[in-house]
This record gives sequence, C-alpha cells and structure tokens, in this order.
Amino acid sequence: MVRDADRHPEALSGASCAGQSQANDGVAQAAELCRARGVRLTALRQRVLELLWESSRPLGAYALIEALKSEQDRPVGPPTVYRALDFLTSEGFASKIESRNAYVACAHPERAHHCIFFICNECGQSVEMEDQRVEQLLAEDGARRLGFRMTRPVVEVAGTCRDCIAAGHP
Amino acid sequence: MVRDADRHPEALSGASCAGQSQANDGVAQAAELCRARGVRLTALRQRVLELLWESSRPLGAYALIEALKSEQDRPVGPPTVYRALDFLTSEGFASKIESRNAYVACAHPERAHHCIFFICNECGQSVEMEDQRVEQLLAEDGARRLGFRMTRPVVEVAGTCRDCIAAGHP
DNA sequence: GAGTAATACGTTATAACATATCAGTTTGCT
DNA sequence: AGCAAACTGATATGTTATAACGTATTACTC
Repeated sequence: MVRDADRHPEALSGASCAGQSQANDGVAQAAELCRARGVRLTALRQRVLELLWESSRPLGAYALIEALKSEQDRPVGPPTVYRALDFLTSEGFASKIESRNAYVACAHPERAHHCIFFICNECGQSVEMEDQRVEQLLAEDGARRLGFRMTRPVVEVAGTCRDCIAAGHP
Repeated sequence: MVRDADRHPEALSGASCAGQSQANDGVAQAAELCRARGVRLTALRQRVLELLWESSRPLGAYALIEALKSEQDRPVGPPTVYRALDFLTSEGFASKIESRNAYVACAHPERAHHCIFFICNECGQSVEMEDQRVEQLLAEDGARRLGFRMTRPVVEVAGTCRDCIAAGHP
C-alpha cells in the first residue's frame, strides 16, 4: 500500500501563509525564551526551527539537511542538523515524532509539557495537543500498577484527519 | 549519558525460567490462533516469536538476525526477519516499540487491542498494559477537537521501573 | 500425484536514520 | 587581547529498514 504521505515525502513546499505567520511567531517566541534562559538560538538553530515551522508536516533530519544544503552553498552534515535538533527538542521548541523518525516544531514551549500528536496516515500532517488527563492517567497506571515512575510519555495517534476523511480517504 | 540499557544492548541471555514458561504459553497461544485464523505460523515466524518471548527486553531486528544466524547455519538477511516481524505484529503477537526501534512479544493477542508500554530507561525492560480509558480519551480528543479518526494509538511511557527505583536509580 | 496459484523465504543491494570522533571556529568573559 | 566554553564542520561509520527479484514451499484443484 502506498500512502499519499509516502508519495510526497516531506516536501518543503507545503507551507501556507498561515503557516508562515505561525512560523514567525514560533521563532520569535523561541528567541525570547532563549534570551530569558541564557541559551543561544544560533543562526543554524533558528533556521532549522524556521524550516520546521514552515513545513506542514514532520520533517526528517535528512530533509532538513537537503533544505539547508540548497540555501547555504556549504554542505551540511548530519551531525550538524542532529545537534540543532537536540537543542531544539531539549528546549521544548521542537519534538521528535518517534513513530515517523521525524521532527515538528512545538507550540507552547514556554511551559515544559508533554504533547500528544495526531498524525494523518493519508496526508502526513501532524497536530499537537495537550491533555493533562491522558498524562495523568499514564502516570497513575504506571505508579499504581507497576511502581513505575514516568519521565517521558510518548503519545502519537495515527489515523485520518478531518480533511482526508472529507476527501473520502479510508 | 550512557544508560544501563545501552551498555548491555539486547543480550539474549536474560531469559528467566518464568519467562520460559510464559514463552511456551505465548507461542502455543499464537499457534492456536493461527490455526483458527487460517494463517501460517511457519518455523521462522515461530522462532522469532520465541526469541521475543524469551528476551526480558525489547529486541532490535538486528539482534534477532544475530540470534538466528548463530542457531541456523544459514545466514538470515534483514528482509527475512522484518517479514516475520510484520507478520507477528499484524497478527497481534508482537508489537514494535517505536521509541526504541525494537520489538516485544504481546500477551493477549486473542482480542485486537492496543497496548501501552512502560519502558525503563535504566534496565530496558518493557511492560505491556491495556487501559481502555486512555484509548478512549485519545479517540475522543481526536474526534471532538480535530475531527480525527484514530486507527492506531502509539503510547509508550519512558521512566524508571520499580526495581530500578529500589536499586537507587534516578 | 501432477499442475498451478499463492504464499513465504533467500539474496543482494541500497535507502534512511543516527552517532563517534576530532579539528576548527565563534562567542562570552576577564 | 587572551582564554575557556560552546558551537559548528568534516569524515567516517554504525544502525535500522526496504526494494527488487529469484527460489522454494504450501495449499488447492483436477
């Protein structure tokens, strides 16, 4: 089976105008938080974050490498991008979608929190959501039934988004 | 940072006696279900499932390849093992831990259901659990707030297990 | 039991994702 | 300016997963 999301893997062209303004906001907010936290949003890190914001879908590390290569004349090696991604994720500006090996920009990096991601199998779009009830249930399940202390819940919901349902996809 | 689970990556030696009898049960149950479903639990598929049951931790595909190579004199290529894993996961006998790129045997393959996995960062052990409330919350969140139809929730909780907490690990 | 279609497996190559290591550059501080 | 820390560049390599195509086994029909 070939999904639409596979046929158009991680194209960078899908950025909408709305996405653009969100991107500006997101990057500006990250810049502010970095100042407040005393960490450095370098040109590279900022550019990677912009690319994530501008994309309508989670981007793989190698898609980012390609994008950066084409705009900087210099080649960009995997470690460079992975280091930037490490920074962005550790500061809460981005998050890895484990089930896709891909990365997305995160809204609300101001509070440390864990996100639920809804990822469409058809179009590949991902939407972030917060639900304290889910997080709490998971922490409780682990603690009560296993004596387990949760540090990082990974919640990624695969399915079909509204638009793709409307378009008649399964 | 180097975790204990990384220092002893996926050794196959950790199978306990309890694990062994569970393994027998699990494989026997899978065999029965295959008969009922009219699908084939071939020697290879069964052996992969046994290896998963016998391991105290999620196993990577390449760990399985190594294990199979050492017991069958013939070499076993990646596609062979990935096909077996595809079969086992599609029948509900095993599951992929997305956040680890590793695979575990699943209890209760008789009902189609989704699992929550609790994975210890220290020792690497993974415990499966079912919680309809979490599943339902996720389905509702997606449906009500996004018009999203959930097909497969991926819920993997990283943290510290009871034993590792007792042993004084963070 | 021979023919045949479907399913599963073997084999080679390669794609996709990620990290180790060490050298060079920039930044912030005194 | 001088120095240490932080960041980036560059090469190589490790790890995970799939494409493509051929062979073998199984199940089914006659």
